[in-house]
Amino acid sequence: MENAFERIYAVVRQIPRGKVSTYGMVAQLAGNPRWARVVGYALHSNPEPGVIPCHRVVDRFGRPAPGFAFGGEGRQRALLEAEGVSFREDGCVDMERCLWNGLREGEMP
DNA sequence: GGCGTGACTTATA
DNA sequence: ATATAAGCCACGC
Repeated sequence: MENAFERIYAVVRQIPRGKVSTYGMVAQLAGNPRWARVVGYALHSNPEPGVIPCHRVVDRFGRPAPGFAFGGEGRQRALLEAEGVSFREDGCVDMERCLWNGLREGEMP
């Protein structure tokens, strides 16, 4: 946790399976709500594929970046669906059910 | 070492 | 309602 990237990776890495988070949310959890851009760049860099679930991070609309997905637009939906994430008909994630609050399961106050 | 860009977000015109 | 502007950090040249 020395730079924004480290914090961002730490947050994204802690996203529980079957849930998703947004850039702004990760940024806020990382410490600064304006790191959304850095979060995007951090995932774009994806220094540790397989360890950092980039597909669990979506934009504010619950949708991946248009045309910039890690492997394809439909790829994300498949991965998230495989984890148990609910999707809407428009292809957006069901934020109401699968949006990660930043609290790990079993760590609720 | 400086400048520009980028997977975002929020606010204003 | 859409479009534009500003703000943050890291990387590439």
